[in-house]
Amino acid sequence: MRVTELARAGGVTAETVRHYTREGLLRPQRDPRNGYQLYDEEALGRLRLIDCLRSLGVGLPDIKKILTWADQGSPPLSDTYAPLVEQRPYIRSRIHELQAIARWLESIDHDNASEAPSLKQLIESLGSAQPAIVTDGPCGCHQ
Amino acid sequence: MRVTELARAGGVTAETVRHYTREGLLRPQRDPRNGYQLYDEEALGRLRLIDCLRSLGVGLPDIKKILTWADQGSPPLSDTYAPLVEQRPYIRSRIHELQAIARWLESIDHDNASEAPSLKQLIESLGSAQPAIVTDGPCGCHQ
DNA sequence: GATATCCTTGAAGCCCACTTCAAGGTCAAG
DNA sequence: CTTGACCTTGAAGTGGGCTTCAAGGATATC
Repeated sequence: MRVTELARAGGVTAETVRHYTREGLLRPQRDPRNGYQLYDEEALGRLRLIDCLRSLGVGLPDIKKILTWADQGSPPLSDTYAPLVEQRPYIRSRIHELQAIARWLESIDHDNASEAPSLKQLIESLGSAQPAIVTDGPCGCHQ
Repeated sequence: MRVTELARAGGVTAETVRHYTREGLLRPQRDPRNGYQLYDEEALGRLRLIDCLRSLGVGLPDIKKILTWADQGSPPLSDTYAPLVEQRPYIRSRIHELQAIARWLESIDHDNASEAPSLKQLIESLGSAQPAIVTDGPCGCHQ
């Protein structure tokens, strides 16, 4: 695949793919005839991983470290992946919250709109849900 | 709750809560004795919704519109919530991706590290998963 | 062979979500 | 009655993740 194809498959812009490539997060092969960058399916997996980790507030430099370890086949020791492991308590609750949002969103155009649950109810459920265990301070995401 | 309490409960910094308040996304009551901002449990729900939508790439101005409609009790018409509805196809796949990451993360410190699945396998699964239906271009998230 | 659409690069620019600053007020504990 | 930890405000600053620019090459279609 070339940049634009990968970008479409991954749901980002071609410029974003180029940016990640410049920063060394993606390492495409080259078409020897014209110097174009060629991405395989693994690159799509990397791109999706980058997008997910970004959404959890992990910065590009940390993501780069993680991908580099993946390339080197480093053993998955939990302290090796510190920036990821720190996010762990939040991921499960983020998943639950997104599920609540997804359910709500689906209800508002499948159903007859007037009997769908209100946004207020969604907000209420997000406020009273089992929170991630927060003891000391902000989570460090969205630095 | 005051700013710091809400911030802790919501997993963000107090400054972030103040920022959302200044921008009108949160509308706390006031302690008449000292002018301190007082947040109720609904504010926590709003804060979590803001954080989730931000993670989906929705900008603060769009989030503000959505919250304003929620306050006015507007009916949940799908075109009213355009910036949210646009994200809908991506939310389900984002959830699946986060679940894959969560499973992988949990395996690397519950199990004996050496027999845990490698990051390469996680990346592979992210690359070959059923993609969100992408027909025309980038998703518009992370503007 | 022109036109349009893709691709390359490094450097420069931009956006916007926060953060920090500055100058103060509140309040509980010691 | 001072220390320290909280709170207020608007304005100004920062950081990082893209975007755009500029100048040019490749490829396919008319």
